[in-house]
Amino acid sequence: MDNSAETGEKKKAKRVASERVLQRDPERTKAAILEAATREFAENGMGGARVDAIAERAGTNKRMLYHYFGDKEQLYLRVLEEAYVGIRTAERALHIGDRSPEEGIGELALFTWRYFLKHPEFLSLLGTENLHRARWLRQSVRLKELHSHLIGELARVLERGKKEGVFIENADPLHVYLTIASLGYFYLSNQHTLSTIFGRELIEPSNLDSWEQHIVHVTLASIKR
Amino acid sequence: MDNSAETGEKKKAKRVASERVLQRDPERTKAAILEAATREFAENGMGGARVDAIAERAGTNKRMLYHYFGDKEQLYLRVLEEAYVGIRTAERALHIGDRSPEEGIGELALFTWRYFLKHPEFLSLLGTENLHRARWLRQSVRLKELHSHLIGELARVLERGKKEGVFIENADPLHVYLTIASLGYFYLSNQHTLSTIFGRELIEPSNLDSWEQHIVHVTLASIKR
DNA sequence: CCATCAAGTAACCGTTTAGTTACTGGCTTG
DNA sequence: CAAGCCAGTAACTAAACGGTTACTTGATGG
Repeated sequence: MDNSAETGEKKKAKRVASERVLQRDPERTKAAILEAATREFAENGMGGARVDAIAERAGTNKRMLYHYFGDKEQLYLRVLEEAYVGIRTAERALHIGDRSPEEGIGELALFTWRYFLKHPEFLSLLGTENLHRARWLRQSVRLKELHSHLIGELARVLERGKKEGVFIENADPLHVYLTIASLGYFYLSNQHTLSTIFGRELIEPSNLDSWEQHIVHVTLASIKR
Repeated sequence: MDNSAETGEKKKAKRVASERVLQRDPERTKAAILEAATREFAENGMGGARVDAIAERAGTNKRMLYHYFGDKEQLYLRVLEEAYVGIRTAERALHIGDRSPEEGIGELALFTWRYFLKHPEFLSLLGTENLHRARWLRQSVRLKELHSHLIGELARVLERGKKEGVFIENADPLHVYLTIASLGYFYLSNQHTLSTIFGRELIEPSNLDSWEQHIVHVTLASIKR
């Protein structure tokens, strides 16, 4: 492989790309398929999603989808992986260890809730993946180390809180994260059945604010000394 | 093949009027279809469930399914309705108002967790129904009044707790129920992705016990004065 | 400027799907 | 015990599905 020639190619391609919209652009097509697939899988689940629908939403056709992603299952896994990378990347940027332990935990709770609220497709994808007992996620090699960071940083914040005497001694990082995620996930992912059976629109702004406060309150109440 | 012996058996079965197993039994067939459908919809979702699979699981064939339930969607709604009736009926039998407010709430939390644990198909059905924005549940006329009882009794217990000075003044019955349900639902319905990404088997008995305690603790901590 | 190769298209294929038709045979009632 | 109704069967259909084949078109290095 000729490196200098390749970089030359790339430079030219980039320059051309910035000057006008290429009629043929692999990266753009790939991204369009991935985005369309995310929506289709989120709205209909793995079983209900239609390959034709994804191609149409992406403004391309099935052949490209199979060309870039192999088949429906591999495309689905890519969508799922990207979704996890999305939330974990944003989460890292929080640096919850930079503040007081209480503020750090409160910050994580707020972030998680608001991320779930802004990314309903992430919740749907989790739902459909769990329906299938994490059949595809299990095959993913990319995602194991992505999550150790979260629990690690959370554990450090809790330790500091214990030393400062503000948190109870048996506060568990996994339990704290599960508590935060539970309260956000259930409220949003089950909003439709809940609103129906209880006759109250859970998605209404005042109810959302009220639940946001509740999550922070409950999370801290569960670990405060 | 011994024909006379076979017909003899059949006639005998006919004559034992009250205890005989009918070869043709609408109620038994209906029940078998409903149970098979519950499993199939829970395992594969509304989009992934196969009508042929339901018929085979029920030990009958498609024609009967369409005969008794109309079509796939109506069968699915029946399954969903029965699932709700199941949990709400068991819930009523608790009579959480008969004990002290604290015990009543703790009892409800324990019951909900253990019911979810024993009925994973209920959680799956909720998941698939919410994926479709409660499209079918909304059409159900049977279920509205089934739930007012729960919130009503919960509100009464909370009021008593407030008067006795053990609960905070702004404890909200809906929030309390959502808290309990959230912590149970998320842990169980998302156990597969969670176990995968965190590398810990959430379904292990010791972890289940630990989370059960956590739910009761968190619920009470969130409303205790 | 043109040969080449990847990007892109559309029509097609075998299979699976929800739903139907035409039929058989067991149960009840008069 | 005959008659008819209804539970139950199996083979079928049209449409939809995931995936493929045969082909065209446009960008680009030599």
